[in-house]
Order: sequence, then structure tokens, then C-alpha cells
Amino acid sequence: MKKDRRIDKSKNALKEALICLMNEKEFKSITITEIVHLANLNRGTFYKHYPTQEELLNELIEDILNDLIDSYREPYKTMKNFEVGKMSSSSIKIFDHVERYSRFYTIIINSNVLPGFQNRVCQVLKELVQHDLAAVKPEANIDRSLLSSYNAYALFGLIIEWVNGGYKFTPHQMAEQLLNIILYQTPRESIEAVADTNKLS
Amino acid sequence: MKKDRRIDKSKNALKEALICLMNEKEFKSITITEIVHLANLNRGTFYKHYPTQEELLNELIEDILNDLIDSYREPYKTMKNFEVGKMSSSSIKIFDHVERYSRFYTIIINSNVLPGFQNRVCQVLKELVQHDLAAVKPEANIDRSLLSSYNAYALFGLIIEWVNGGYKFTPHQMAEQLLNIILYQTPRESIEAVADTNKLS
DNA sequence: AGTGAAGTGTTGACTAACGAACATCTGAAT
DNA sequence: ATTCAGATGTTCGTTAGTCAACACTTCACT
Repeated sequence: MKKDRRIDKSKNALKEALICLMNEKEFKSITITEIVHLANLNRGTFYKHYPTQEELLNELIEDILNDLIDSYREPYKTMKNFEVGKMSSSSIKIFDHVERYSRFYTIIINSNVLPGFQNRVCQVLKELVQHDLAAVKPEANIDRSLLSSYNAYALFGLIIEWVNGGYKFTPHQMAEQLLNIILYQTPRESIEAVADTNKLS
Repeated sequence: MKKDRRIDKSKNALKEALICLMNEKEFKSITITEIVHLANLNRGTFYKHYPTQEELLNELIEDILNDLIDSYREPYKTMKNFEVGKMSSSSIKIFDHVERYSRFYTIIINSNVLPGFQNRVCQVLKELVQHDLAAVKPEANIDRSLLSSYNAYALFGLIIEWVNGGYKFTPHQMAEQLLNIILYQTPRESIEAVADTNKLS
């Protein structure tokens, strides 16, 4: 028995409405009545799924982080024995994820609401990078935690700059920028060695 | 008891899906399964409201014509003793209507599917114009049917050109164009006399 | 001719979402 | 301090939409 699609439709409508309202006013001042009005749903439907606005926001954040993880791992589904050199910019999906939730990222990053979100994104990125590193033979004198954190925050910096600049580039252009940075910033002779540590997006 | 909003949501999803599919393929080749798949609805939901695709299309057309009528009459709600000279381009809503259903208008006008639709639009426009004329004192030697048809098709010509040109103007610019044509094409001394016959949009 | 994949039309049991109504609670205006 | 409009949290009966399953048709391909 497949899951009833009405549930997802209602939940998505509520989350979409919440993002929309967060664009306009402070989260704390958003009422449940406002949310269901914008979502075009009965108020009882809200209470069937969430006790408070905070719980709705929490689930939205979980959705976004899960989509971030899926997007990051997207290239891995098709390839094996990953190599940055053979990676095409179109296979990098993490910037598509950011664009998908661009309104939310703009709210969070440009303002100071929900400061913990940025840290959670970085933490997730770091774990994703670290997981990749685990499958690669160790590099001399480089601590894995340090290296993964280095790469995770570098990627996050790219995202921050993109968001704060008002999305002046397409996701594809961002992917190209990332590839260029990875491939040409690294000293030529060590590209192959480091390549496997940079399985970004 | 207000009407159950689930009905409108489902019907709108089906109509939106139909427009989307008509953009890509011939109407006759569109299956019900395709429609409900794109609308993200159960097939039974379709049959609960419509026996065939044709009936869905018919109701969509009725929706569009009703919205056309509402949009045309929008300025009348706020004003009495209508005068074109005092009419602002922002009060003209008929081009907003066309933009709202722009995808549908493009399909119908650029191609030859559903040729009857254009005639129905013109007929509706003519009746709207004629209804306005009925409230105005008769002009010497001008047949009312001819005058209303003249104005209705003139307006339709504006729309056709706009659609075929790929919507190169905003609805507001179109409204300004219409006002300019009405006000400056007419001989100066007869503006007042004809003004009331041009309650367009 | 015959096979099979895909669309059609319908049914039945189940449930999420519906409107309406209720008794609170809140907070800004008086 | 009082009022009162608006938000909250909950309940109840109803219904639109859900999935799954069915028999049937269509038609392209073998």
C-alpha cells in the first residue's frame, strides 16, 4: 500500500506557505491561522500533522538537509571509482539543491534568524566529505577531520557568496566554478592524489 | 456551508495539467492517465468530475471565458459614469487575463487547434461592448451591432498581435497602448461623444 | 493470428481533509 | 479595567480523494 499522497500535498503546502511568510515577517509573529490561510487548507489539517509552527519549521529543515544529502550524493549513483577529472559540471547537483530552496537560504543567510541552520549545513557537508575520504587511502600527514572540514567549509563559502550575491550565476555556472577551483588551484603534480578527496556534490 | 475547496484544487490541477500537455502534443492524443499523472491525482478523481478529456477542456474554456468577462468588467466595479479620459491604464484588466492564461492563448492562436475558441472570445467581447452601449444614448447613423463588433474585433486584434509577438509587452504597457489608440486616434472634437462607447476592459 | 503493454471505466473499503461550531485565551484599543 | 476582534485548540459528521483490484479494450509489434 503506497502512502496517501494527500499527506505530502498538505505538508508541502504548509511548508511553502511558511517559507513565503518568513520572507515577509519574523517567524515568531507568524500564526497558524496565517499559514493555513496561505496554504489554502483547513486549520484542523495543520493540527493533524504538527502541534506548533516550530514543529513545521523543524520538519522543513529536515527536508532541506535530506535534499542536500541526496543532491550531494547524486553523482555517486551513476559513477564508480570516482575521479574529479572525469566529473562533469552537469553532474554536480548541490547547487541545484540550493536553488531549489533559494528563498529559504536567502532568509537564513542574509538575516540572523535561525543561526543554527548554517552550522548544521556545514556539519552535514563535513560528514559527507568525510564519508568519501574513508574510502580513500590515507594521505601522509593530513588529518582526515581537518581535511574534510576544510573542503566542507570551502564549499559552504562558495554557497554563501552565491546566496549573498543574489544568485548572479546559474547552478551550472557554479558547478563549473567549483570544478575550475578544484582542478586548477591544486598543484599540477598532486591533482591525482587529491582528486579523490574532492568528490564535491 | 461553503463549498469544499478540495474540488477546486483537484479541478484546477487537472486543467493545469491539460494546458501543459496541450503545449507538447495534440489534444486528441492526450490520455486521461497522462493528465492525472501530471496533476498528481488518482485516476478515479478524474472520473468523479469528468467523463472525458473533452469535458475537462470544455470546462477549462468556460473558466477562461468567465475570467475574461470578469476582467473586462473589473473597472466598472469601482467607477460610475464611466469616462475613458479618466480611465487609468492600471484599471484595465483584460490583458492581465490574457497573461494569466497566456500558455493557453498561445496554443490556440499560434496553432489551428480549437478554431472555435477565437470566435467565442470575439463573440463574448462583442456582447460586453454591446451591453455598455445599451446604457448610452444612441449615436446618429451608427448601428449598435456594427459599432460593438468594430470595437470588439479591434481589441481582439490587439490581443492577437500581442500573443503572436510572444508577449513582448507587459499587460500594463498593452493597456497604455489601448488607451493611447482610443484617445489619440479619435478626432479631438468627438472624443467625448465616443468615449462612452469605448469602455474597454 | 497472437501476444503483451498500456489505457479505460468501474468498484469498494478506507482516510485525510473538509466546514462548522465550540470554549477558551490573548492583547491591543478604549 | 473592559471590551472585543482574532488566534488557539478541539470535536463532530460529512465527503473528496486515496489505493488496489477488477474486467475490458486498443493497438503496435511479432
